[in-house]
Amino acid sequence: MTNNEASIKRARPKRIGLKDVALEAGVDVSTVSRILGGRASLYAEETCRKVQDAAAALHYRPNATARGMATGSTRMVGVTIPGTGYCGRIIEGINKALLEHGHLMLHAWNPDHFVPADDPTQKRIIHELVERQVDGVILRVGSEEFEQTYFEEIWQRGIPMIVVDREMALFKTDFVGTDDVAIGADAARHLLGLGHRRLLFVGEKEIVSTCRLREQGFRDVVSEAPDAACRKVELDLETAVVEDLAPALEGEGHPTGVFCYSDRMVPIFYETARKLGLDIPGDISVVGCGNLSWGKMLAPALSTFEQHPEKIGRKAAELYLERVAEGEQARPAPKIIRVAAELMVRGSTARV
Amino acid sequence: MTNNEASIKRARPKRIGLKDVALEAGVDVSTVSRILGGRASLYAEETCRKVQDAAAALHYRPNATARGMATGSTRMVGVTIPGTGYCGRIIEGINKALLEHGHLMLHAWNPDHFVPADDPTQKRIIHELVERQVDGVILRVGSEEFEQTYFEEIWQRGIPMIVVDREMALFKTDFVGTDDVAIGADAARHLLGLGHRRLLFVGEKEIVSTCRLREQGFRDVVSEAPDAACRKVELDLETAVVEDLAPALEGEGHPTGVFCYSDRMVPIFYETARKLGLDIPGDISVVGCGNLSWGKMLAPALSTFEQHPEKIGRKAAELYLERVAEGEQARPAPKIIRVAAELMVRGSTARV
DNA sequence: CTGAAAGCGCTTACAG
DNA sequence: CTGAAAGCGCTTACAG
Repeated sequence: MTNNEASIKRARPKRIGLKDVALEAGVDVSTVSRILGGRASLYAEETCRKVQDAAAALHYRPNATARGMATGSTRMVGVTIPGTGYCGRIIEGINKALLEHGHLMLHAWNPDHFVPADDPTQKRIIHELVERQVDGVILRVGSEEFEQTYFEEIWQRGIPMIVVDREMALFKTDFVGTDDVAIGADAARHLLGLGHRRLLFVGEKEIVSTCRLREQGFRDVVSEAPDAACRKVELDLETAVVEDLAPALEGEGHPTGVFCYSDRMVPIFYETARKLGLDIPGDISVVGCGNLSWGKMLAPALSTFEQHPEKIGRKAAELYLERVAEGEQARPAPKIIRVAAELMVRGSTARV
Repeated sequence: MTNNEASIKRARPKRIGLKDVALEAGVDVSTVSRILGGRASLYAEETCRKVQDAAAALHYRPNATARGMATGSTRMVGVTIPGTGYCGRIIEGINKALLEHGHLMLHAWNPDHFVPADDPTQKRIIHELVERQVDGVILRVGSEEFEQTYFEEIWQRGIPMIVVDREMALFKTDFVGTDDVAIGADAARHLLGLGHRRLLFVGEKEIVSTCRLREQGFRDVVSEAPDAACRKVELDLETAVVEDLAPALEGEGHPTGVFCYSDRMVPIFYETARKLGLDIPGDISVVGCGNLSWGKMLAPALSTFEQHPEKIGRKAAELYLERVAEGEQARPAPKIIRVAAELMVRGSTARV
């Protein structure tokens, strides 16, 4: 089974091309191209057989680069999304959906956080993607705060752009994400339903749409409960320490129901609660968002929202494929797709 | 700042090519190609200026697809590695190193676990990568148990292959990973140093090199301590339940020092210990490997090895670049690079 | 049912 | 110091 011959001859052999197959089969390259390219029905059965046999015998693989030049489509999508954790699962979804349609991801990380508008690395990434003639780009912005002008090059050239997870203010693009307002609303309903009336929203200093919209949904619902009130604290995750959060949790009349807009705020929350001697969920309930892998290993396990990131990735890929299929015509109005999230109730939330 | 014009005219404009720049500058395309391609020193200063001005005015971006056809190098590496967690950090390292050299990842997931030798999806992925003329492939195998024959296509064509993280038995390729034997040995030394003599190695049923080599390093060191003994249990992570591990931890003379070859075995270990009423680290110490993100949030925080996956990815990318630079000559002997891991001592290990 | 030819957008000997 | 031409490996009107 182990191929020892192969491990000896190592010089790279000349690649087999359409020409070689044509020669072997005794036909023209255009004939081979059409038969192997799905137009076999045009040809005599025997010609098809000869060509297929020759291609198989020579282990022919088409050169997608050359095909891309000829057809104008590389069947590659540029993906600028950080690859770990939650985003990694989005990418997994993209990858699977694309593969079923013969497309591949040209994957260039971009940071999870704020990047200056003219960051040279980001510009480089965009240049690289454009130069490689990607059919479209699926991207995620680090922050809403500063406009991501380095994406302008893509937009100007009319290359389809699908934004995922966080909204982008600069261009009116297609978007696939989670239903953030609904998440905020559901978090509020869950806490109110458990009897909590003194609520706290834990947001992030960095301005991202997910935080803004979840707060909006949360407040909308809280404001409908006449006896409930919502406070708010914003953390800078890069630097956050217990002292940043403690004032919001201390003293008489401290909040008993907390919504951390992202699971990423939860570890510092647990730590602060412990330091203050607050029992979760005895003294204070907390619900997060994202269903990150470690949430169920916390003590108590975290109540949080599963956002189905693979599904988000899959939808983004499908939208990209749709845009590519539309071709060069004037682009239609942007589509906004929001995938519903689900609250996973675990041990961190309880009756007041 | 917001470009409203751009959001109105959406039809895709014709791409600007070398020809357009040449026309604009009043020179031949070959002149433009050479000046923009780094051979500017050949030309008169004024010609260079004219060409550069024209390129800038037209926002010219070279077509990497066409360049790839002409030069035989696409400056793309195929990456078949799952993208989440630990592997995601490898990919991050690859990505950063490549970007500095103008290469990009064509990223196709492959599963973390065992895949049958002739899995059609895997074969498809390899075909796609080969067709797109990648300059090389960085890959990780799911399991050592069955030979990954779907990689044969790459090997046969002499495309550089860099294997990361887990060794591959089928081909003698370049490899970049962690120093697994040293990790096993260090884990044993740590536990022995804390006075533990009844040791347990927790491995995985699936046959991967990391597990095999860590066990080897662990046993080598344990066997040198005359009064120490090592037992072993193997779990199938897909199905593992408390009952699978409990027998190894129960009863008089149960092990007091445990090495879980991967952090992935740790949650089931904590759960089992809790069910059996064993205090960590009071009754039993445990050390993991991988420094996965949630380890420090466990109670107690997990002692584990940081493997520096970004560094592994970076080294793999550098090795790939080296192989590409060597060109089509007969390939030299494979290189094996092992990045040292570091034990992070936290709360899960203590004196016996 | 099949072939000859042009073209995709570059690079690179070769010539001058 | 610069240009004209061939070639990379395909696809696709066009012709027969």
